[in-house]
Amino acid sequence: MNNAWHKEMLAEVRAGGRISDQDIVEKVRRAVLMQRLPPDTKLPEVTLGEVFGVSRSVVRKALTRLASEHVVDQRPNQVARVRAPSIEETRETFEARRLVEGEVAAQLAGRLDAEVMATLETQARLEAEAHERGDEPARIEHSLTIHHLLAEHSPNRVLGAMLTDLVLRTSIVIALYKRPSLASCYLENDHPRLLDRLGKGDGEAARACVHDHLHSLEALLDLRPRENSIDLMSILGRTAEES
Amino acid sequence: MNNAWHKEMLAEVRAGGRISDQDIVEKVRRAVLMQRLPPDTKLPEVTLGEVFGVSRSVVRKALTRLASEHVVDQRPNQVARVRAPSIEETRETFEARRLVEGEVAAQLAGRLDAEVMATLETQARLEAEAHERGDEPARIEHSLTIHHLLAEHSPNRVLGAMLTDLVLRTSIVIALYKRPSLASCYLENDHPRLLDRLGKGDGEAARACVHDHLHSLEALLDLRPRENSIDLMSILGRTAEES
DNA sequence: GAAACCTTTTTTGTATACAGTTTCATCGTT
DNA sequence: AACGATGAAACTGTATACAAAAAAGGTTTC
Repeated sequence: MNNAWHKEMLAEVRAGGRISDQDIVEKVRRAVLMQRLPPDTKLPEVTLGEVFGVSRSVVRKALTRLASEHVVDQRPNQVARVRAPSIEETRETFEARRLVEGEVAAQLAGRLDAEVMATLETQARLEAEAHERGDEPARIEHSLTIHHLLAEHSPNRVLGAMLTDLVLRTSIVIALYKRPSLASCYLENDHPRLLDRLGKGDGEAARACVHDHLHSLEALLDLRPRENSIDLMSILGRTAEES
Repeated sequence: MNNAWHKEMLAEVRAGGRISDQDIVEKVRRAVLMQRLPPDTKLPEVTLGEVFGVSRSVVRKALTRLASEHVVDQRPNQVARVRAPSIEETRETFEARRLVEGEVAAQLAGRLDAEVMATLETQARLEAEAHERGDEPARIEHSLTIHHLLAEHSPNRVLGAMLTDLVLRTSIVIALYKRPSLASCYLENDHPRLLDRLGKGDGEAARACVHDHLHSLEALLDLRPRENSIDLMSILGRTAEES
């Protein structure tokens, strides 16, 4: 698994109280999102159980839920691993998110109350500041919060839930396929511009803005087909993952 | 639960061999779809275990998966029940499905190979025939097959999976909110027309066709707000949300 | 030196036991 | 007769034990 992460979790768990399967889901999801648990990391049930101080029953339930969230790959008789979506799936995920988030934004335009708009603008500002000072984890956090808030306030809760899922999945693949040369996947004015259009109530402009944003984001990734290195990597490369 | 269904399952299980959690998921999902297990039906773990001849561990896994498919409602310390989506959620589910299935149809137009098109047309014909002779279960079966095939052949597998989920959910709410006066929710020419446009390769026409179809379907339901029982239930019953 | 084979270890699959919670019916009080 | 308390039964939450499968390691053979 990942030893530094172990330690942190252990400390946190000892401090806190009882741990439920939902807590585990959230902590693992977050760790994947923050790139503390890279793709293909093994997640054995007993180890996770020790980390969180619970038995396999609880871990198992958490892993099943993480699998249905597409965060983890759970194959019969094999240890669960952090999922590593293919390049093709990455493209498809972005496309799906454009469709769904575009619609959500269009519906949301002009319907957000002042309080939420203020929170969104604060998060956009905090994101910019985090980027200024090079604090990438904080930047990701604020960026995610923005999209999460849009999903949460979607008038259509079904679409909202779908968007939450897609935001998570795109975040994972961004971490996976980010061009190594880029320090961050920050797009200077995209979020402020989107918020502006949401505030002005122009649904179609907001939709277009979301489309542009997601196309730009996708363009920051290196989605060229790997000749066969993917296969080599997953077959040869993953021996060093002790615990 | 449901005693007739019990008996059937028991017979089937004795005949077959070993049962996995995935088998249980499929059998329960199908039973819900076919209205053998009406909404709010309790699904106690031990009972299900006896029915399928497995222990609670397996049933539990199946139930959590069914919950993430939105088929079952699993609240802490309470017996799982077949989910009964609200009227509002029903509307939102239809809207989401229009968005997703419309896009899938648009992408699919002109790209379906002859074999799949033939299968689709066969299913449409079988649906019409089943309707002629008043065989509603068979009609539903064929109708579902059509939409399932579209989802399965979607070039975008992510959208395809989302569509599969939405088709399931709309089927459940159709069963729930169908006007009692209607024998069936059959729309004479919708499927053949859609297949025709898919074959002709006109994406936008196909999308429009899907939109019309789903609007018509939704219009066959009785989605007027119920005065008392449902709303009271869902409002008063919400004291124990999960964290 | 590499491939095939066998043994050992690790890890998951399933059943089961026990504890904690909810539900429901019964009984007593007003 | 309605209301609330009480206790039993039903059910879920969690831990654990054992069986089966997969992975790892080491040995032999070519």
